[in-house]
Amino acid sequence: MKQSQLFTKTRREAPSDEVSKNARLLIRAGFIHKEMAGVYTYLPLGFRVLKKIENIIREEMNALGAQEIFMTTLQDPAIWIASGRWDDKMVDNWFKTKLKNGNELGIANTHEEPLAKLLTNNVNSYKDLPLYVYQIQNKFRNELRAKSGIMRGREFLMKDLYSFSRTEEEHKEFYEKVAEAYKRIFERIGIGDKTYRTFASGGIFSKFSDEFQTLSEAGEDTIYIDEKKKIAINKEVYTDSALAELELDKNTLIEKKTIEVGNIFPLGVKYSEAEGLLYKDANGSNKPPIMGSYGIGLGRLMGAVAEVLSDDSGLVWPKSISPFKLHLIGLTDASEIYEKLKKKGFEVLYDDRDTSAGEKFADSDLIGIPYRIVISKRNISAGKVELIERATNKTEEISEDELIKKLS
RNA sequence: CGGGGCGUGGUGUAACGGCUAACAUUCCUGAUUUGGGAUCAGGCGACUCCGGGUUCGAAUCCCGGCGCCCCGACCA
Repeated sequence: MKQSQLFTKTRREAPSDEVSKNARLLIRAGFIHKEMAGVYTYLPLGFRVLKKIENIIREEMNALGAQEIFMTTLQDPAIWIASGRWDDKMVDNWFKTKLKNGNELGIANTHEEPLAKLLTNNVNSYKDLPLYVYQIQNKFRNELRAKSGIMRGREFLMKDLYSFSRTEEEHKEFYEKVAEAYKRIFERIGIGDKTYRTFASGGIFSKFSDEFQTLSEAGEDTIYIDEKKKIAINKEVYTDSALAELELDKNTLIEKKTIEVGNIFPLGVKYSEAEGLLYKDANGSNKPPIMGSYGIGLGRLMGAVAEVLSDDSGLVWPKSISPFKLHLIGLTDASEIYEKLKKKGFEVLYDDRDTSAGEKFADSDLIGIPYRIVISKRNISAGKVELIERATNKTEEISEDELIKKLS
């Protein structure tokens, strides 16, 4: 795409009403726009990143054999009353609204209940299980305090996967497969080396749940890492007995601040029972499936990447989720090579604007596309193009053919 | 929800209770320039968050809202 046609512009200065690095950079670079506290619009560049994250997650979910659906935002209170979670004393971050006739409605903050209820239409036999269903959909949570830019909002896009299994073993096996898939997701998104599977509080269904925590000073969590085992334990469950159970040695653990980028946990049969989701086992008796729940906040993940991988001059996107693969900087007319690269299938942002070189470089640093190609009279006459890697600043002058070969 | 801070052109800032609310940037015109946010000239753009009050006079002081940020609490 031609940058002259991109309707967003970069800003020289960060807005005064944002402190967090992710929001300051993403707003300056024109990726997001704040509508109100904890509520952000994704602009063309930001939306492209979000979609790439979404697709990576979707691929990994599909590889697990999960099926994608898209559930509603408006929810029937009856379904929630059945599980006891309609009451504001039980779930205090509900957004609720009313129909014209005065009847109350819920605005989705999660989907365990509606999905369990939905599946009563589809699951009858043990032969229908195990079943894995996920969606990528907006969640609304009436947080007392939104904070940290796009990392803790009141409206946010979330991937939520739910598993329905027949036995504890079957559940556990899938649970571990999801943990592996999550590892792959964070690796593909470029923060794998900074992300730890972390034991956290398990609630009523099991002793522990598992969080995926990414190292960052901007994080809200504190974890204790065992570097050798590549696992960690959250401060909220950091007790001597928990350490003993997990076979972690207090003396080798390192304390770090982290961002929770994913969470998986067992639900037991609480919601299947509450919603009357039952299947006939081989003996013909009714049983509730054992459920598990697996979430990733996409906006938070994007914010975490912005926090963790940016530098002083701007964002630094990993190749896998960058809004474009190449940033073509035309210090002279570069439309010929732009067309050529496009034809080869590259995603190119072509800075064709009539502005100074300095401004183009500064904007390019800020936007953070992994590869920059500079086209100027100087290198055109030498038959070369200049290729610069955003993350390392490594620069080389190569021919067009070499460039295409290198990047393919 | 408790505590703290802050609300001034699109953005970032300034202005003693007193002149037509200033500067920078963005944007528009034109000239000049083209390898790190260039230069010059001209121009557009503000009910100073809202509502009351004090005062001859309020962006400035007082009261009440609302909004935003931070700390804490909360976060199956």
